[in-house]
Amino acid sequence: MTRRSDRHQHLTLRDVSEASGVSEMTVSRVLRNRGDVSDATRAKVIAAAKRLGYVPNKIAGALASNRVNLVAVIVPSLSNLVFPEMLAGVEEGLEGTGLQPVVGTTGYDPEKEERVLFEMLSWRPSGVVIAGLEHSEASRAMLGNCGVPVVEVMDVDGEPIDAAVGISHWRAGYQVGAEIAARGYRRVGILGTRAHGDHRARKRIEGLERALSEAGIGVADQMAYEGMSGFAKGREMTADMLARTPDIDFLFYTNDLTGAGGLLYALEKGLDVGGALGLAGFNAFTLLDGLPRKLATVDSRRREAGRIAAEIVCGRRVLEGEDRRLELVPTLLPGDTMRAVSTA
Amino acid sequence: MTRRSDRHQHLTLRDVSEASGVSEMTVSRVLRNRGDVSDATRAKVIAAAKRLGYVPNKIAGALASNRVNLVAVIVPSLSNLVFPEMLAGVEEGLEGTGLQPVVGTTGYDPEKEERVLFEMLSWRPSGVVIAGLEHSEASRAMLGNCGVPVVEVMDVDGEPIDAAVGISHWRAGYQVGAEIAARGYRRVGILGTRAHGDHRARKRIEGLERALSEAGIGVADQMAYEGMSGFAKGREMTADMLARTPDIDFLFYTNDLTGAGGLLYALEKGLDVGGALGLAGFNAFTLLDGLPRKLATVDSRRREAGRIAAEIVCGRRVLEGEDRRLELVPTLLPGDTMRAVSTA
DNA sequence: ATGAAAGCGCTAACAC
DNA sequence: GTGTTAGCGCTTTCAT
Repeated sequence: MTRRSDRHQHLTLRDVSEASGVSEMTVSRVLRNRGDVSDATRAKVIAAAKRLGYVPNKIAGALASNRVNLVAVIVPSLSNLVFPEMLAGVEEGLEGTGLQPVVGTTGYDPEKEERVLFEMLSWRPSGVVIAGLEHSEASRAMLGNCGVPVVEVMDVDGEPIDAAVGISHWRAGYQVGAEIAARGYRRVGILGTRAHGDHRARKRIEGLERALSEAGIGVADQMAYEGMSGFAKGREMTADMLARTPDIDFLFYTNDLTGAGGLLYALEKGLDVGGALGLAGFNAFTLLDGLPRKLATVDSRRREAGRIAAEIVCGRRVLEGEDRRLELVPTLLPGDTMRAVSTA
Repeated sequence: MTRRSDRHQHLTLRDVSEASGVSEMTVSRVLRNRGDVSDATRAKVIAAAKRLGYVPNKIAGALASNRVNLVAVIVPSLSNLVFPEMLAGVEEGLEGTGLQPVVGTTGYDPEKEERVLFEMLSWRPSGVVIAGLEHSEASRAMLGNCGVPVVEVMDVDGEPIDAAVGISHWRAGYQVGAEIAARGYRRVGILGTRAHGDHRARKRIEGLERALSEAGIGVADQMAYEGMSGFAKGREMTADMLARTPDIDFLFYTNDLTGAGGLLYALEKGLDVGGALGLAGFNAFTLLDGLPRKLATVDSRRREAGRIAAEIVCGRRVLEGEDRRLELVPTLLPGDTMRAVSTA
């Protein structure tokens, strides 16, 4: 019999048991509010635990009970505000359940996603909320076999593993495209990423292109960027695009932040924003309310997606039917950077 | 003898052991890259694990080994960009160590902080990174007794429990105040929270007030706000303050976002921004690069604080001396919303 | 290089 | 209402 502990000693149930003169089992019951315990015993135990500063060991508890109050939440990044906002929704949806979100980030990299997922699943969470529907085969296999609810959020364009909640970015893009056409714009430029891991931005662009092409309009120019989005990127790209394709009459940014940069630039240059030149961003970031003009944008309803995903994970909400997708409808907010619908 | 498992069955080492004809112990060694295992055995084990889709149970592993590769990171919120940025620094500092950050949010509420901390410590993380130096007595006790490195970040104005890394917000505020005075402004308004849990904002204001008072200047007006900061809040407060205290000549915002709103408002009203009216924000958010004017601000070096905290937690960096505080020096970026230093 | 035995700290199940 | 027993799935230790 080897006791292998010369490292830092944590208090155990046994310590509380000895200090209070109550069996370990009863101490355990008190600390978890389980079963019937007399008020006297309960008081003794609580006093002892508090006095000693006992912090239970959830590792042992989880192993013994096969229950873990953790929900894995996996997102590409926390630097893009949409993900913290979705996460806020998850916290909201988990409130009062005793479940706790644990966040992992993938950096838009499928292989890192795989590693993070493996790591998180090895803690046996009670559920998984993961951004997007595009995952490596290995990731899909892990998610399919993990035995707990899995909700893919912020996108419904694709086949969910288990359940999916969010807007259709393709249709959101389509809606913007249709609106652009309806308002009589004909030379549309697209500014944003279509490359690497941002499938939602890609789908928005594809939907937009489709709507334009159905209206007989092509994409006049397109420009991608790398790195963090911000006003400076938007300014820069806008300047470049207007220089190389001067007859552009509408600029669609895949992100409000670059859109705001473009808006500021266009206003400074004295361009007829909202008239001859239309602008639109995407996501409807509240923090941007208060720009000189209200940028046209689309509310991607990420917070709601997070909340509903959490509700599904904890069984508060059940998705019925064979198609386990819950499509949220994005709201197009025309702001004042698009001209009125043409009656031509 | 009761087997208590009719729920979802996870694979265990035993399954891999049986499938590969190798003892559990050796399987364990292979999967952890520990000890000497022949190449043949290793290959067999890896093949079997992969084929079965085995995901190890870290709960059991952690219990047996008394080792957990988790670092608790506790922040007030993820909606304020400074915290995700700090977190990015933590991830950077943990890279290659096998340690993983686990995030908890407190909503600026000391009691929730206590609960989150208790919850996280009960998973026996290998270290704790926590924002701020102000905690409830119970929280301080838990942190002091948890037996792992604890680093308080983003502030050094106070007594750390174990170690602290960040800027002094008081001194940063003082620096801004000194600069305001040096540039000849005399009627300073403060826009931002000094209330509830945001101690850093409070300290900035206190430092600012001190510098002003040393220069013989009082605070001409002050206004606090609730809820999320954004451009709209900045505009609104600015309008209100200029209306009620028209002779204000400098506006200090505790946050760049409200500052940016104020800047946009002031420019629209045709005010002499950077001349008769000075403006400054705080934090130096990169995403705002590209405003019509470069808002004066202070880089709070939160990413670096996160990185260094992580390095301390994992033992890559050691803080020497009796004062276990590492003070980062904030950079004042005057931008173009303050007039030149007066030579009066 | 591989295996056997013991036990990490807790809780489910069952006795009293 | 409270106590006893037997593990949870893994790793440490020690034997071979």
